[in-house]
Amino acid sequence: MFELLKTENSARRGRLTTVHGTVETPFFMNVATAAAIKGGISALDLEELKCPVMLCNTYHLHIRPSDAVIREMGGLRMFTRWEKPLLTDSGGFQVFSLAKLRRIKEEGVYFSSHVDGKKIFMGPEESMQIQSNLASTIAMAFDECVENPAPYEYVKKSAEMTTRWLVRCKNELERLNALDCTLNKNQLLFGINQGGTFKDLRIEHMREITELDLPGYAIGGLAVGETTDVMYEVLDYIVDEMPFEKPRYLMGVGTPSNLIEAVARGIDMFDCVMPSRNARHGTVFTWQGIMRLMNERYITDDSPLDPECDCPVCRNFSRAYLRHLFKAGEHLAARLGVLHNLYFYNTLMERIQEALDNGEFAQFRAKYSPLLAQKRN
RNA sequence: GCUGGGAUAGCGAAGUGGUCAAACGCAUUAGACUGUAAAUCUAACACCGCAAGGUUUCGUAGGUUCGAUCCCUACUCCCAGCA
Repeated sequence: MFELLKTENSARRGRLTTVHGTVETPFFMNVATAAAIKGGISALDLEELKCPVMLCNTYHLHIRPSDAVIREMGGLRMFTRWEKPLLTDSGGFQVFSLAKLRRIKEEGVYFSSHVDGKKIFMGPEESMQIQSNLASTIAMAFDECVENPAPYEYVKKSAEMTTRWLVRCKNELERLNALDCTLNKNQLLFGINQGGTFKDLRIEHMREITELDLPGYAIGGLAVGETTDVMYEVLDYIVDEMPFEKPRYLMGVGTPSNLIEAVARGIDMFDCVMPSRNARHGTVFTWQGIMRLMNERYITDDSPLDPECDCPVCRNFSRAYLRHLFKAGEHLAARLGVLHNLYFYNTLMERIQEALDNGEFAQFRAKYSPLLAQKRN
């Protein structure tokens, strides 16, 4: 159940209640693709990082260790010891990212496993069955994520197929949720809007999928090649087409500045690989902008990554030490970097919520949206 | 002392008469990363120059040659084996 608490222009402050707990919106989901946040972070760490929702991937877990195994272990939340809400992505993004290893047909997608090359088929029904076995709180629809830019005709056909796939997802999940043996009978299905950067296709597709009256809707196919300005343009017109009283999820986005801008346009949920991936590669986010830790300038810098941050890393370690760990290739570097970045993202969302609570989001946005996009000095 | 082998950019290591400022690794410096095939990828890295381009290099000093990192001589240093 989604409850809107307050709005400020298009921005919304809300609360999402699920069988696995209540989450304050807007929020950011921490990405644990293969049931672990890369960089050596466990569900236990996520607690300290103030993570509201963990996200895992259908495709990866189906391949290894298999959804059958995870089901036998009591579902993903039991398996990982993550007690709060969990969202599973459908494998739709892999239709995009594994471009060289798949073939798309009406019935679904034929992949060559990136692990051992084995042929696997995944369609809407399979994705739902797997996600049902994973027993996540929220299951995402199986869609085709198309790269930008793409030809109009292709995007149109793709979006139409994604609609047909969504109907099949809905039917299959209803069937599964009605079974006695289902681990989470309340599993929610979110639909995903596509249509590339074409306004008419986006809007038409959104209208079609909202007719299915799902518990939530996502915007997919953004931040996949188009410029940030184009992404914001799409948000500007598509959010108006989304049900007002349901959660709105912008998939795969983004930078701290992107999050603020998307919240301003009415988005409630996010996920992105950026904080964890960039951290592993030595780039951290701070309240003064982004920081490339491996830069020579930090070699004897005794201050914390971010003097404004009270994460476990900033409370204890110096930039000089972290830089050394990165240069030395120590695994600890990745772990500490990811801890900080996720804490930063989760704190950013908390501060956005606070600003909305206090009716000060406009000021917050004006100050931090440009600042967080800069390189710190 | 003798006999072999070797000295190439910060380090390691290719090249063995012209297409060599010199492959490749590492280190270094900078950049990228947006529903994770990513602890990954890209670029620069003798000197001068924004660049085009120019200048000086392959232990040292000579020599052969139109031309040498590559062939010859001497020297210096290193390594292995033998005394």
